[in-house]
Amino acid sequence: MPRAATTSDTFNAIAEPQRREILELLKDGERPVLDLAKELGIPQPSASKHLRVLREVQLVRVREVGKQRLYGLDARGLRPIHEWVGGFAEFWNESFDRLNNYVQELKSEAQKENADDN
Amino acid sequence: MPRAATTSDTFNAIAEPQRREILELLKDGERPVLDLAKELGIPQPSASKHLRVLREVQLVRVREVGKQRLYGLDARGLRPIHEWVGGFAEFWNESFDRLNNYVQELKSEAQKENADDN
DNA sequence: CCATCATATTCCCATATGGGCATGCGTCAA
DNA sequence: TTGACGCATGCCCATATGGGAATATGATGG
Repeated sequence: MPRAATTSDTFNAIAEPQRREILELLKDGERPVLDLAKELGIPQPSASKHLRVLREVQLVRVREVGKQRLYGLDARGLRPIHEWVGGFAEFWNESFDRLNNYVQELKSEAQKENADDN
Repeated sequence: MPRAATTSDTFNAIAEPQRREILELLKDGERPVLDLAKELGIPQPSASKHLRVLREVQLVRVREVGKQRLYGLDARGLRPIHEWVGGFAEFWNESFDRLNNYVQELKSEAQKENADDN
C-alpha cells in the first residue's frame, strides 16, 4: 500500500510544497485559481488539482463569483497538526542536550581508545 | 513528477501515520527496532524502512549497542514545522468568524430571494 | 570460524501522485 | 444563441512509496 491517501489527511495535504505555498498566499485573502496558478508559476490544471486536495481536507473553501471561484483559507484544520507537533516541544529543547550528551560519550570513548593505542 | 521525495523533507516524513506513531513511542525513550515493530504490529523490515526515512530527515538518531540499534528521538527538526503551522494560528481563530460571516451572507441572500419570490 | 540474533537491504508488486495536455462545463457578454 | 473566459476533470506517463518475502550484513557467543 502506498502512502496514505492525501485525501482526508491533512498531514499529507500540507506535505506538498506547492500546496503549502497556496495556503500562504491565501493568508492575504481570497483568490481565483488563475491568480494562484500564475503566482506559483504552474499551469491552471495543476493549481486546480492542488486546490481540490486542500478542499477535500477542508483547508480551503470556495466561493463562486461569476465565472471565477474564489478560494479562501480555512486554517482550522491546521490546529490539530500544530498541537500534535507541539507535543514534541519539550523534546526539541531537551533533545539538544541529549544529543550533546551522546556526543560527549563518543568523545570520551575516542579519547579512551587513543589512550589505549599509546 | 510524483510527490516530493520523502527524504530530506520533514513534512513528508511525518505524513506517514506509522512514522508519527514511531515518533510518539520514542517520546518514552530509546528503543530497538524489533521493539518498535512489535508495538506497531508491523514486520521488522517495515519498521526499518520507516526508521530510515526518519533518520534521513534527522528526526531520530541511532546508537549501536551490541547487536541492537537503539533509536532515539531528535525532535529539533519538528520545530520549523511547528512554526510554519503556527503561522496560521491567527487564522484558525479568525477563520471561524469568516466562515460564519459567509454563512450569514448566504442566509441573507436566501431570505432576499424568498422575499423576491413572494 | 560457525551459528544465531538484530537489522538493513533488495526485489517485486500494487497503487497513489504530480505533470502535461485535451476537453468538458458553467457563466457572462454580445 | 453563440463565443469567450475561468475552472474542473479525465487520461496517460513517469516515478516514489509502502508492503511482503527473501537475503545480506554486523555483532555476539561458543
